[in-house]
Amino acid sequence: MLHYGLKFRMTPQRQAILEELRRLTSHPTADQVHALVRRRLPRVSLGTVYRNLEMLSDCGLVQKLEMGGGQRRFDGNTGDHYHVRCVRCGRVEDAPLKPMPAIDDTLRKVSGYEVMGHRLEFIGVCPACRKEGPLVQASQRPSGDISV
Amino acid sequence: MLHYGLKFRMTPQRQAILEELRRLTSHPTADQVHALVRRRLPRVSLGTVYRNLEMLSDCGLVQKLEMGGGQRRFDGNTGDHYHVRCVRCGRVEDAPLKPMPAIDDTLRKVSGYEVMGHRLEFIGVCPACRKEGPLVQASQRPSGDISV
DNA sequence: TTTCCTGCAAAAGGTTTGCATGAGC
DNA sequence: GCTCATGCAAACCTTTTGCAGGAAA
Repeated sequence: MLHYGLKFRMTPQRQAILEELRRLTSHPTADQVHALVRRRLPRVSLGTVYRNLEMLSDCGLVQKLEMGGGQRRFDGNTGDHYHVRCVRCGRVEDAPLKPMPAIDDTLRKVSGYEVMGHRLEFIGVCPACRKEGPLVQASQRPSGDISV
Repeated sequence: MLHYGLKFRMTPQRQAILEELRRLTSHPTADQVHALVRRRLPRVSLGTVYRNLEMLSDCGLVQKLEMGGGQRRFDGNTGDHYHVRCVRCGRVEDAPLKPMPAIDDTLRKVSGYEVMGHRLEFIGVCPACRKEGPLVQASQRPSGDISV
């Protein structure tokens, strides 16, 4: 986590990254953001995307999600909310549940930790994948396409 | 996730990895496990440690933790429980809270997902780090030593 | 003309894999 | 002998970084 100054320029690249992220309710990985932004600015590099995602999340304009399942994801919704991940297709959506700030206090009391927050991630099978059959067990491959 | 057959041999390496993991209440990373096992079996390779951790977690003998903060961690306690991570020293401990299986049902009802479970991770500052001063903000570096 | 950003390419860090060898049924 | 497991090294994937050039204030 670098220390970003208070001044920065809203470059076209940065703008495009932010807009794409806000337009989506999905939670794209850095390379998905890269692919999306390239549709508008074909010469953007992956490095720039990473730098800007980092910077925007340091500024609190987007949220960085460290979830299970490998790659980091990014969320244009900076409000407090939880996520569900489909183990079959890899999709990550917002979980329609109210946040529970009170459990932070509970933990604080019993642990001696100064609790700053928590992260809650559900795993399951999304409605679309449920239709495709109840048990596929092996070889469920997260789709790598850009249908974000 | 590979498909491991029903038969496997309890080799000295595998045994040692499992024992170290069960001995600890901390949640070591793969290279920490490697270092620990090497004290008993100096020639064990990192590759073997990774292969065995993967295999043991597929068999349900240990738990693989995909948490924020970079590296994957491993837990010899396969029971259902939550974790707290100290943002200052990087330590990961069990959170002394009762699991809440009921929220899976809640989400199932409102989302259409088949919910298999959830993962809850708290972030905060551990008692030891709290003593060291309230706000260090920048340059808090997770200690990389083997004091697991 | 200084500062902030970019594209490109290389490096870094963690994890996985191929391969020849070795141990256990 | 067949299978499973190992050590080693190379490959892999995601993310970070160095650097020279470019745009904005």
